[in-house]
Amino acid sequence: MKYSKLLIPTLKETPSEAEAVSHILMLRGGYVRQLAAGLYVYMPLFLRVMKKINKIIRQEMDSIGAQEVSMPVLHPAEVWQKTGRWYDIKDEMFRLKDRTGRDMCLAMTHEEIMTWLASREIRSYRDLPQMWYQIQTKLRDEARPKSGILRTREFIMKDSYSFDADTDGLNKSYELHAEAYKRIYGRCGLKFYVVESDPGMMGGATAHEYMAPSAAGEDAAAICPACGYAANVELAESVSQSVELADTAFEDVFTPEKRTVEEVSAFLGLKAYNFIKTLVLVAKEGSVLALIRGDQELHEKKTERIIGDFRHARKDEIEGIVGVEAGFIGPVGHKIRIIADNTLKSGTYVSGANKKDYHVRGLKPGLHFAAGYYDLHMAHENDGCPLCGKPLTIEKVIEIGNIFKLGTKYSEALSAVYLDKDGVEKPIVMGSYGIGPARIAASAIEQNHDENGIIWPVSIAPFSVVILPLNVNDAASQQAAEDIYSSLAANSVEVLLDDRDERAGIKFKDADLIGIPLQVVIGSKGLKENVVEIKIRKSKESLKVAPERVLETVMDLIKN
RNA sequence: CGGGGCGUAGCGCAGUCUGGUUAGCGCACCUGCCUUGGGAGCAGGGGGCCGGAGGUUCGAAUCCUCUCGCCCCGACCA
Repeated sequence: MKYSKLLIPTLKETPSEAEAVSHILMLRGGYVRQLAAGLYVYMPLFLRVMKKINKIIRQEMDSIGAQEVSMPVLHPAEVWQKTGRWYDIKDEMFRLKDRTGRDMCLAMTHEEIMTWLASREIRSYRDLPQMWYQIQTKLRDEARPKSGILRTREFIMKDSYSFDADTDGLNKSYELHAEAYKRIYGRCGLKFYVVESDPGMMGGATAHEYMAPSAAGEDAAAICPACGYAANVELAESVSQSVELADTAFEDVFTPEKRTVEEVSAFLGLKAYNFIKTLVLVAKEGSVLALIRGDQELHEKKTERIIGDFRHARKDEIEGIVGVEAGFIGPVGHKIRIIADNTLKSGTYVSGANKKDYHVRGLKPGLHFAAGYYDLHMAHENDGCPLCGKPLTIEKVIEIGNIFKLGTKYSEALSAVYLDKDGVEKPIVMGSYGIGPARIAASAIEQNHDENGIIWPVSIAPFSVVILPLNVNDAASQQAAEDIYSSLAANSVEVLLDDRDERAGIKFKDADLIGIPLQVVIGSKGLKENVVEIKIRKSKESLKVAPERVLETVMDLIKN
């Protein structure tokens, strides 16, 4: 393609609304433009990237036997009502009525519709297993679109669904996806982790997420470099760092107007980890006390798994529940349920004395109070790995894909059943699997850029090579550029010719910014000595070769 | 949905506190000359309902009220 014919509106300055590196570079490189919050126009260059990513995805999905379909993005409400998600999901679903007043919604995902199809077309165990996928638009009325293309209200997703006769079948389909996903991200040039994840509203049992480490990520993963343990911090377990706990006598101490862990620890000359924080929670079952070591935070998701939906007690409720105001609550002598973090099973601590202006020290779990012990704390950097005990690292990550074992939640709700060998009707066992192609692109930029711009992995670059004839007025340069262009194009190399009447500096800056992996630089002086340069964007290496050797050199370089 | 910030030319910004000629700067854009290996130089030029509505005032980008939009933090996130 000729640069002069393409819409590549690069920007010298950074638009003020962008913060994430990938967002800035996509805007500056002319890859995307914003229509409204969470709505983006994909410009020609970006579409080329997306097509390459989608091609890789299709190849890998096809290779595990998945079949591509295409589903509507406008859905009748009934299907969603049958699974209950019409009611469970709130503002995040775009809803509308058609002209007859019938309730409709826009597709947030396609479990319902895929299962609807299965319910109509699958009758027998002989029809199973099946895997169906699509690369289709999803719409979600996000509370907070952000980070450019990373969280948008309309986006494309590769979503696939597996239909099996039993759990063994599901496990096989799940495994096929897990492996295909690794190949996809690997081919896209990404660094990524596979982490255990929380199935959340998908309502399944087992789930994994594929995470690309990046400062722009909204999620965090706990990673053990030693043994490979990897989990979303939403559920990551960890062994708290062990600390010095002084064994003192069990006694009240006067702590006037000292309420927070910070205040009391400063007052008593102790560390935060010497304390037990006592939190009052209000759950469906009633009030619950949650105990957590002073240097840690209560992990709300973990807590929810134990006591169900809950909220923190309001200030004005606390005294009614535990008989003392916030700041002086301790675990001793309450009748309500007490849950405590595993870390607190042993040791000697300070906590509230359940009377105003007093704390108690020398407090020993088991001796002075009883509690149910669970993993309740947020995993921290350098906590011990739950598997091997070595220190964990916490990394910010972008979720680029996920896989869920759904089970029969959707098939039962929508009567997607089959007859087994014995003629018994059974619900189909399902899995669902998603990939965000635009997030792959954004992650690739996050992981591959420098101060000058994007450095695309060759596999997903919009062009493999850009030819830069530096002097448009020099006929020899022009001719050489054209010749090289033709020879590359004839060999199916995706090549961009910067034929614009621009100064050398502008061409270099734009080529670097848009991130084409290889630059063929043609200068009139070099050409007189029968030399052009092949510059490698990533390493900044420059190879001087004769024009007639450009083709083979380039072919060689893009293979690696 | 809670908290914070910002809307002035295509982009980046100043001016707003303390109201007062014709609203300004850099980049981009157009014309000409010049230049051609890292976003050149000179000269000339076009482009603004100062987010919108209402109000205060002799007079509003500037003060007041309402409203819309965008960004950031949090909640939320199949």
